[in-house]
Amino acid sequence: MYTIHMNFAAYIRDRRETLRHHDRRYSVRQVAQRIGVQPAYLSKIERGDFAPPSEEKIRLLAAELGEDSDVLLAMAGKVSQDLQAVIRARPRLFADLIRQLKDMPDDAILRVVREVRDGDW
Amino acid sequence: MYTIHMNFAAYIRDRRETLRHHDRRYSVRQVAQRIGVQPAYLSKIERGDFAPPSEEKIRLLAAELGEDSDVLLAMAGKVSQDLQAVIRARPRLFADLIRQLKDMPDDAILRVVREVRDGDW
DNA sequence: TCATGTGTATAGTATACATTATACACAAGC
DNA sequence: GCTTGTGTATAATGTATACTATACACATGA
Repeated sequence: MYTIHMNFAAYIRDRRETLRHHDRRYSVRQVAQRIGVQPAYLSKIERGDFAPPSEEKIRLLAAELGEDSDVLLAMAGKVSQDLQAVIRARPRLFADLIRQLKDMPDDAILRVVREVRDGDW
Repeated sequence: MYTIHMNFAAYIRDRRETLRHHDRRYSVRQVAQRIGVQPAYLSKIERGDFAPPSEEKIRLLAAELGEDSDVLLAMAGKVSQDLQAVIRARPRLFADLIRQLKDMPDDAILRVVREVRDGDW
Protein backbone atom coordinates (compact mmCIF):
# COMPACT_ATOMS: atom_id res chain seq x y z
CA MET A 1 0.00 0.00 0.00
CA TYR A 2 1.44 3.33 -1.14
CA THR A 3 0.49 5.16 2.06
CA ILE A 4 2.01 8.37 0.75
CA HIS A 5 -0.75 8.63 -1.80
CA MET A 6 -3.68 7.53 0.36
CA ASN A 7 -5.06 11.07 0.05
CA PHE A 8 -5.20 10.82 -3.69
CA ALA A 9 -6.56 7.30 -3.56
CA ALA A 10 -9.23 8.00 -0.99
CA TYR A 11 -10.18 11.27 -2.61
CA ILE A 12 -10.85 9.95 -6.09
CA ARG A 13 -12.64 6.92 -4.75
CA ASP A 14 -14.88 9.17 -2.73
CA ARG A 15 -15.51 11.51 -5.62
CA ARG A 16 -16.34 8.69 -7.98
CA GLU A 17 -18.67 6.97 -5.52
CA THR A 18 -20.48 10.23 -4.92
CA LEU A 19 -21.05 10.70 -8.62
CA ARG A 20 -22.05 7.09 -8.96
CA HIS A 21 -24.78 7.61 -6.44
CA HIS A 22 -26.64 9.61 -9.05
CA ASP A 23 -25.27 8.04 -12.17
CA ARG A 24 -24.47 4.40 -12.86
CA ARG A 25 -21.92 5.47 -15.45
CA TYR A 26 -19.44 6.13 -12.70
CA SER A 27 -18.51 2.55 -11.91
CA VAL A 28 -14.83 1.62 -11.74
CA ARG A 29 -15.27 -0.23 -15.01
CA GLN A 30 -16.85 2.58 -16.96
CA VAL A 31 -14.63 5.35 -15.65
CA ALA A 32 -11.59 3.18 -16.32
CA GLN A 33 -12.76 2.62 -19.86
CA ARG A 34 -13.36 6.33 -20.46
CA ILE A 35 -9.91 7.32 -19.24
CA GLY A 36 -8.34 4.42 -21.09
CA VAL A 37 -7.06 2.06 -18.41
CA GLN A 38 -7.92 -1.39 -17.17
CA PRO A 39 -10.57 -1.53 -14.43
CA ALA A 40 -8.24 -3.53 -12.19
CA TYR A 41 -5.67 -0.76 -12.46
CA LEU A 42 -8.09 1.99 -11.45
CA SER A 43 -9.36 -0.19 -8.63
CA LYS A 44 -5.85 -0.64 -7.27
CA ILE A 45 -5.18 3.06 -7.55
CA GLU A 46 -8.36 3.92 -5.65
CA ARG A 47 -7.39 1.47 -2.94
CA GLY A 48 -3.91 2.92 -2.69
CA ASP A 49 -2.35 -0.36 -3.76
CA PHE A 50 -0.79 1.31 -6.78
CA ALA A 51 0.73 4.75 -6.98
CA PRO A 52 -1.28 7.38 -8.84
CA PRO A 53 -1.19 7.07 -12.64
CA SER A 54 0.56 9.29 -15.17
CA GLU A 55 -0.14 12.99 -15.56
CA GLU A 56 -2.19 12.28 -18.65
CA LYS A 57 -4.47 9.81 -16.89
CA ILE A 58 -4.82 12.12 -13.90
CA ARG A 59 -5.90 14.89 -16.25
CA LEU A 60 -8.53 12.65 -17.85
CA LEU A 61 -9.68 11.54 -14.42
CA ALA A 62 -9.99 15.13 -13.26
CA ALA A 63 -12.11 16.00 -16.29
CA GLU A 64 -14.21 12.91 -15.71
CA LEU A 65 -14.79 13.66 -12.04
CA GLY A 66 -15.18 17.40 -12.44
CA GLU A 67 -12.09 18.15 -10.41
CA ASP A 68 -9.24 20.59 -10.82
CA SER A 69 -6.37 18.75 -12.46
CA ASP A 70 -3.68 20.83 -10.74
CA VAL A 71 -5.14 19.89 -7.39
CA LEU A 72 -5.38 16.23 -8.28
CA LEU A 73 -1.83 16.27 -9.63
CA ALA A 74 -0.66 17.91 -6.41
CA MET A 75 -2.32 15.17 -4.38
CA ALA A 76 -0.49 12.69 -6.56
CA GLY A 77 2.81 14.40 -5.74
CA LYS A 78 3.17 15.84 -9.22
CA VAL A 79 3.35 19.26 -10.85
CA SER A 80 1.84 19.78 -14.29
CA GLN A 81 4.37 19.60 -17.12
CA ASP A 82 3.08 22.80 -18.66
CA LEU A 83 3.85 24.72 -15.47
CA GLN A 84 7.26 23.12 -15.30
CA ALA A 85 7.91 24.24 -18.87
CA VAL A 86 7.11 27.84 -17.95
CA ILE A 87 9.60 27.68 -15.09
CA ARG A 88 12.26 26.01 -17.19
CA ALA A 89 11.98 28.71 -19.82
CA ARG A 90 13.05 31.37 -17.29
CA PRO A 91 14.37 29.48 -14.29
CA ARG A 92 16.00 32.32 -12.40
CA LEU A 93 13.00 34.62 -12.61
CA PHE A 94 10.43 32.02 -11.65
CA ALA A 95 12.57 30.35 -9.02
CA ASP A 96 13.02 33.71 -7.28
CA LEU A 97 9.36 34.54 -7.52
CA ILE A 98 8.13 31.22 -6.20
CA ARG A 99 10.59 31.14 -3.30
CA GLN A 100 9.64 34.72 -2.52
CA LEU A 101 5.97 33.78 -2.30
CA LYS A 102 6.52 30.51 -0.50
CA ASP A 103 5.53 31.71 2.95
CA MET A 104 3.13 34.46 1.96
CA PRO A 105 -0.51 34.08 2.96
CA ASP A 106 -2.99 33.05 0.29
CA ASP A 107 -4.58 36.46 -0.01
CA ALA A 108 -1.26 38.14 -0.71
CA ILE A 109 -0.62 35.77 -3.61
CA LEU A 110 -4.16 36.19 -4.80
CA ARG A 111 -3.61 39.92 -4.87
CA VAL A 112 -0.58 39.46 -7.10
CA VAL A 113 -2.57 37.22 -9.42
CA ARG A 114 -5.37 39.78 -9.65
CA GLU A 115 -3.10 42.74 -10.15
CA VAL A 116 -1.21 40.96 -12.88
CA ARG A 117 -4.45 39.96 -14.54
CA ASP A 118 -6.22 43.32 -14.33
CA GLY A 119 -3.40 45.76 -14.00
CA ASP A 120 -1.35 47.67 -16.54
CA TRP A 121 1.53 45.24 -16.46
CA MET B 1 23.45 10.37 -27.98
CA TYR B 2 20.73 12.15 -25.98
CA THR B 3 20.47 15.09 -28.39
CA ILE B 4 17.76 16.69 -26.30
CA HIS B 5 20.28 17.39 -23.59
CA MET B 6 23.21 18.49 -25.74
CA ASN B 7 22.85 21.99 -24.25
CA PHE B 8 23.35 20.67 -20.78
CA ALA B 9 26.16 18.39 -21.89
CA ALA B 10 28.03 20.99 -23.90
CA TYR B 11 27.50 23.65 -21.28
CA ILE B 12 28.94 21.81 -18.33
CA ARG B 13 31.82 20.48 -20.38
CA ASP B 14 32.65 24.00 -21.44
CA ARG B 15 32.37 25.35 -17.93
CA ARG B 16 34.56 22.64 -16.48
CA GLU B 17 37.22 23.00 -19.16
CA THR B 18 37.31 26.74 -18.61
CA LEU B 19 37.87 26.27 -14.90
CA ARG B 20 40.41 23.58 -15.58
CA HIS B 21 42.44 26.03 -17.61
CA HIS B 22 43.37 27.77 -14.38
CA ASP B 23 43.09 24.86 -12.01
CA ARG B 24 44.06 21.24 -12.56
CA ARG B 25 41.52 20.18 -9.95
CA TYR B 26 38.79 20.45 -12.54
CA SER B 27 39.53 17.26 -14.47
CA VAL B 28 36.67 14.87 -15.20
CA ARG B 29 38.14 12.53 -12.63
CA GLN B 30 38.41 15.00 -9.78
CA VAL B 31 35.09 16.71 -10.35
CA ALA B 32 33.44 13.32 -10.63
CA GLN B 33 34.97 12.30 -7.34
CA ARG B 34 33.88 15.48 -5.59
CA ILE B 35 30.28 15.14 -6.72
CA GLY B 36 30.32 11.43 -5.97
CA VAL B 37 30.07 9.69 -9.33
CA GLN B 38 32.30 7.55 -11.51
CA PRO B 39 34.53 9.47 -13.95
CA ALA B 40 33.21 7.45 -16.88
CA TYR B 41 29.69 8.52 -15.96
CA LEU B 42 30.52 12.23 -15.89
CA SER B 43 32.42 11.84 -19.13
CA LYS B 44 29.42 10.29 -20.84
CA ILE B 45 27.15 12.99 -19.48
CA GLU B 46 29.44 15.73 -20.76
CA ARG B 47 29.51 14.10 -24.18
CA GLY B 48 25.73 13.80 -24.24
CA ASP B 49 25.92 10.02 -24.36
CA PHE B 50 23.98 9.77 -21.12
CA ALA B 51 21.07 11.90 -19.98
CA PRO B 52 21.80 14.44 -17.25
CA PRO B 53 22.12 12.97 -13.76
CA SER B 54 19.75 13.27 -10.80
CA GLU B 55 18.73 16.57 -9.25
CA GLU B 56 21.10 15.93 -6.38
CA LYS B 57 24.12 15.48 -8.63
CA ILE B 58 23.16 18.48 -10.74
CA ARG B 59 23.07 20.56 -7.58
CA LEU B 60 26.52 19.39 -6.54
CA LEU B 61 27.79 20.03 -10.04
CA ALA B 62 26.35 23.54 -10.03
CA ALA B 63 28.06 24.30 -6.72
CA GLU B 64 31.29 22.83 -8.03
CA LEU B 65 31.21 24.85 -11.25
CA GLY B 66 29.89 28.06 -9.70
CA GLU B 67 26.65 27.89 -11.64
CA ASP B 68 23.03 28.52 -10.72
CA SER B 69 21.44 25.19 -9.94
CA ASP B 70 17.99 26.23 -11.14
CA VAL B 71 19.45 27.13 -14.52
CA LEU B 72 21.38 23.88 -14.77
CA LEU B 73 18.31 21.91 -13.75
CA ALA B 74 16.30 23.73 -16.40
CA MET B 75 18.87 22.81 -19.03
CA ALA B 76 18.52 19.22 -17.86
CA GLY B 77 14.76 19.44 -18.37
CA LYS B 78 14.03 19.41 -14.64
CA VAL B 79 12.45 21.70 -12.07
CA SER B 80 13.80 21.75 -8.53
CA GLN B 81 11.86 19.61 -6.09
CA ASP B 82 11.68 22.42 -3.56
CA LEU B 83 9.87 24.65 -6.07
CA GLN B 84 7.55 21.81 -6.97
CA ALA B 85 6.75 21.37 -3.29
CA VAL B 86 5.76 25.03 -3.01
CA ILE B 87 3.40 24.65 -5.96
CA ARG B 88 1.95 21.40 -4.67
CA ALA B 89 1.20 23.01 -1.33
CA ARG B 90 -1.15 25.52 -3.00
CA PRO B 91 -1.70 24.25 -6.53
CA ARG B 92 -4.58 26.47 -7.57
CA LEU B 93 -2.94 29.68 -6.46
CA PHE B 94 0.44 28.97 -7.97
CA ALA B 95 -0.90 27.40 -11.14
CA ASP B 96 -2.95 30.52 -11.79
CA LEU B 97 -0.05 32.81 -11.05
CA ILE B 98 2.43 30.98 -13.22
CA ARG B 99 0.06 30.68 -16.18
CA GLN B 100 -0.75 34.35 -15.76
CA LEU B 101 2.91 35.28 -15.99
CA LYS B 102 3.78 32.84 -18.73
CA ASP B 103 3.87 35.34 -21.57
CA MET B 104 4.84 38.43 -19.63
CA PRO B 105 8.17 40.05 -20.40
CA ASP B 106 11.03 39.51 -18.00
CA ASP B 107 10.91 43.00 -16.58
CA ALA B 108 7.24 42.70 -15.65
CA ILE B 109 7.96 39.56 -13.66
CA LEU B 110 11.01 41.13 -12.14
CA ARG B 111 8.82 44.00 -11.00
CA VAL B 112 6.51 41.56 -9.25
CA VAL B 113 9.46 39.88 -7.57
CA ARG B 114 10.78 43.22 -6.36
CA GLU B 115 7.45 44.53 -5.18
CA VAL B 116 6.79 41.36 -3.26
CA ARG B 117 10.24 41.49 -1.72
CA ASP B 118 10.27 45.15 -0.78
CA GLY B 119 6.62 46.08 -0.61
CA ASP B 120 4.11 46.02 2.17
CA TRP B 121 2.56 42.74 1.16
C1' DT C 1 -31.61 -19.26 -12.54
C1' DC C 2 -29.00 -17.18 -15.78
C1' DA C 3 -26.82 -13.39 -17.86
C1' DT C 4 -24.77 -9.10 -16.55
C1' DG C 5 -22.40 -5.92 -13.78
C1' DT C 6 -19.47 -5.11 -9.72
C1' DG C 7 -14.90 -4.67 -7.48
C1' DT C 8 -10.62 -7.00 -6.98
C1' DA C 9 -6.69 -10.59 -6.58
C1' DT C 10 -2.67 -12.28 -9.00
C1' DA C 11 0.94 -12.13 -12.09
C1' DG C 12 3.52 -10.19 -15.43
C1' DT C 13 5.82 -6.59 -18.61
C1' DA C 14 8.01 -2.75 -21.19
C1' DT C 15 10.44 1.32 -20.64
C1' DA C 16 13.04 4.75 -18.45
C1' DC C 17 16.14 6.35 -14.84
C1' DA C 18 20.37 6.61 -12.47
C1' DT C 19 23.95 4.79 -12.09
C1' DT C 20 28.55 1.31 -11.30
C1' DA C 21 32.65 -1.45 -12.51
C1' DT C 22 36.38 -2.61 -15.36
C1' DA C 23 39.61 -1.68 -18.54
C1' DC C 24 42.07 0.66 -22.11
C1' DA C 25 44.79 3.91 -25.09
C1' DC C 26 47.05 8.17 -25.13
C1' DA C 27 50.07 12.03 -23.30
C1' DA C 28 53.05 14.45 -20.11
C1' DG C 29 56.42 14.74 -16.50
C1' DC C 30 60.24 12.92 -14.01
C1' DG D 1 61.38 4.31 -19.78
C1' DC D 2 58.05 4.37 -16.26
C1' DT D 3 54.63 6.11 -13.34
C1' DT D 4 50.74 9.19 -13.23
C1' DG D 5 46.93 11.38 -15.01
C1' DT D 6 43.73 12.01 -18.78
C1' DG D 7 39.31 10.95 -21.12
C1' DT D 8 36.53 7.21 -22.68
C1' DA D 9 34.68 2.54 -24.48
C1' DT D 10 32.00 -1.44 -23.03
C1' DA D 11 28.90 -3.90 -20.37
C1' DA D 12 25.87 -4.38 -16.93
C1' DT D 13 22.61 -3.51 -12.94
C1' DG D 14 18.98 -2.13 -9.49
C1' DT D 15 14.94 0.44 -8.95
C1' DA D 16 10.96 2.89 -10.23
C1' DT D 17 7.20 3.99 -13.39
C1' DA D 18 3.18 2.91 -15.64
C1' DC D 19 0.79 0.07 -16.82
C1' DT D 20 -1.80 -4.87 -19.10
C1' DA D 21 -4.16 -9.39 -19.10
C1' DT D 22 -6.67 -12.90 -16.98
C1' DA D 23 -9.67 -14.62 -13.88
C1' DC D 24 -12.64 -14.84 -9.92
C1' DA D 25 -16.33 -14.28 -6.33
C1' DC D 26 -20.26 -11.75 -5.19
C1' DA D 27 -24.66 -9.23 -6.15
C1' DT D 28 -28.44 -7.71 -8.83
C1' DG D 29 -32.18 -7.74 -12.02
C1' DA D 30 -35.11 -10.02 -15.48
